Amino acid sequence: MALPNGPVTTSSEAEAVLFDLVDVYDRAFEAAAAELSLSPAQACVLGRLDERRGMGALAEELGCDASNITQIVVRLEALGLVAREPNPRDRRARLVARTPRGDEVNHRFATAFTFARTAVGRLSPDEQDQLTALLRKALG
Amino acid sequence: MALPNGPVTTSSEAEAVLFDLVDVYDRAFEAAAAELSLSPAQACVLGRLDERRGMGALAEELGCDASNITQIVVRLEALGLVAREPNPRDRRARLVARTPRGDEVNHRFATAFTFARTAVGRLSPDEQDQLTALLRKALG
DNA sequence: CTTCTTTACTTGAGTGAATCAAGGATCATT
DNA sequence: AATGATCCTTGATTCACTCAAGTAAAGAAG
Repeated sequence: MALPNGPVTTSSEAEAVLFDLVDVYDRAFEAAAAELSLSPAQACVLGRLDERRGMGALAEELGCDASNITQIVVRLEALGLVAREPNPRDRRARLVARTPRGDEVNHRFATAFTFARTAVGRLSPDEQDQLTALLRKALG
Repeated sequence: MALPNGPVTTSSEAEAVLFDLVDVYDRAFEAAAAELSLSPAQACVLGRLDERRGMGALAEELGCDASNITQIVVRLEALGLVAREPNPRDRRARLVARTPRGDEVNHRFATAFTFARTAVGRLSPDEQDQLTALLRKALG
């Protein structure tokens, strides 16, 4: 389990609840990944492969070094969840795609990670809209 | 930067905003720690030492193995931000406390980590209360 | 007071994430 | 044909994290 990102001493209830939310969310994500013997990073990458794409695109979207993606994809490939194919348009590049097993594991992960779904489900449709509006405003 | 914990394909706007929030929060925490040359885990532990306490208490609160805490504290100690003292009541145990420099760095970290404060600050007091209530309900 | 168990922490080994520096291959331009 | 940029991989290093094992001391039981 990764250590929680906080709290710094919180000066308001809202901040404290925000921290709680982030903490619970992160732990739920990690737990769901662990159920499938995946690291959070592996689950993250696997979840972004609904369409075949290049390593560089992944790195840019995830905001990390390309070599980091290489490592994670290598491990996913070793697990048989992902395959790298040459890019016919550019022989430097490689396209990553989920294998059928990768699709299945990703689907099971989406089922296991119930936190966001469950949390939102505790709210009425009206409340969901309110929450969305408030968080959008808070995010600036 | 740690990879974001999501998204799994989101089925509602509220879920998507929730993910955004968590992602931005985590990145802001990491960035604030990096400003002070700390890892997120180091900033986390440092922030929990407002009062002197034992290694085991930290491990339990943070939900990780005691040996993990040992390592992090060793590094914080090497940075001069934390000190371990023998526990006079129990010679097996050691008490960890921030040094004056640790206090200062922790304070600077709290200043640098503006995300939660800023986000909440974008809302009126009424809205803050609404958000708190909605998140509490969502957290179950 | 000895033995046994439990508690508190450390050490060592191993995995994985992340970053940086450097390099090979290919593309794109001139 | 040469130059430079781009895409990715490799290697080295640091840190987080976990597990297994070990030391030392506390606590309980005989």
